[in-house]
Amino acid sequence: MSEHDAIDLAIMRTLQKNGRISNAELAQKVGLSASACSRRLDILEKSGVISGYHARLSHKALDYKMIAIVHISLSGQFAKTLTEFEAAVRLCPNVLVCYLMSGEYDYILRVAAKDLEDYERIHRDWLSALPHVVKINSSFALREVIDRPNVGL
Amino acid sequence: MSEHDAIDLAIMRTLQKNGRISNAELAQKVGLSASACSRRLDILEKSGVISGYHARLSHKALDYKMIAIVHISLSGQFAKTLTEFEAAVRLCPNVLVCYLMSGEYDYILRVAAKDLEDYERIHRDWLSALPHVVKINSSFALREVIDRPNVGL
DNA sequence: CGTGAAAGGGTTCACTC
DNA sequence: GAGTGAACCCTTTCACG
Repeated sequence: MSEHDAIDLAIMRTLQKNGRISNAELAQKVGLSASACSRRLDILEKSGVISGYHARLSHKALDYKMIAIVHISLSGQFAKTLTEFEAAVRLCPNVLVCYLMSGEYDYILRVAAKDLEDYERIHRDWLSALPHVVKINSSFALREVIDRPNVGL
Repeated sequence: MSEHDAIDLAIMRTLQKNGRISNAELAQKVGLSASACSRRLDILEKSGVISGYHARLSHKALDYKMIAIVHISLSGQFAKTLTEFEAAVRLCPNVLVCYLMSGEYDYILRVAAKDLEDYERIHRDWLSALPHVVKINSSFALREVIDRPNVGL
C-alpha cells in the first residue's frame, strides 16, 4: 500500500522485539522526537501494517510440552467441503496454525498438547471428528529450533 | 513452576489479545487495583510464563504473500550434523519456524517469501545451501485458515 | 519533522489492612 | 495477598518554527 523508509523499518523492528516499549523510549531508539514517533506509529497501525500486539506465553510454562504437525486430506475440494472443515477446525483451541495447502495433502496444522495422553484426546475428540476428513497423519516436534512471530526485516 | 488462578488467566488472556493495553485498563478488566495488577504481571513476566510482547506485522502489507512449508531430510542424525544445520538455518531471515521432527523427515520449516521468484531465490541461496541436506520438499499455502500466537486459554 | 507546553492519565512507591 | 494516595513520569495533542 505504501512505502516505508528506514525509520519506519526501525519502528517495526523495535516493536517486533519489544511490543510493550513506551513511545518515549521507542522514539529515542529510532532517533525521533516523541511526537513525531507517535504520529508515525499511528499511521502504521491504522494502515494495518502493524496489525496488533500480543503477549507471548511460554507453552512450556503452561505445560504445553508437545507440538504436533498434522497433515489432513479431505474427500474432495469442493468449496462447501472446505468451508465446513474450516469452520470446525477453528473451534479447536489447540490448533495454533492451519493452512490450506497445494500438493498431496489438503491442510497442514500445528497443534499444541500437554502430553501424549492429551494429544490422544485431541486427536480423538477434535481432529478425527472434523467433517470430510479421509486421512490424518501426525508427526511430533522433538525440538523447536526457530519460532519467530514475523519475517526478519 | 506455579499455579495460576482465574485472575492470572484473565491477565494472560487479555494480554494475548492486546499486548499494549495499559496496566490501568488491564486492572479494570480483570477486577483488580492498578498496583495489585502490576505486581501480578511482574511475577508472570519474571517467571517466564509471559516471555515477551511482539508487534504483529501484516505479511501482506509487507509484500510477503507466499508461505511455503518445507520438509528437509539430513544425511544422518548425528549431533554435530544437527547442530551445524540448525546454526545455518537460523541465519535465514525468511524462515519463520523450524522444528526438529520425529518421523520420515528431519526438519519442517515455515518460510515466508514475497512471490515465487523470491521463493526460488531463497530455495537456491539458502535452503539448498544448508549443510547435510539430502532432500527438500516444498509445498505452498493457498490460504491461511488459522494463525494464533498462542494456545487458546 | 522538531520543539515546547499543557492536560490528562499511567506507573510505582511506601504504607495499611 | 489486596487497596490507597501521592509523587513522578509518560502520552497525546496542539500551535508554531
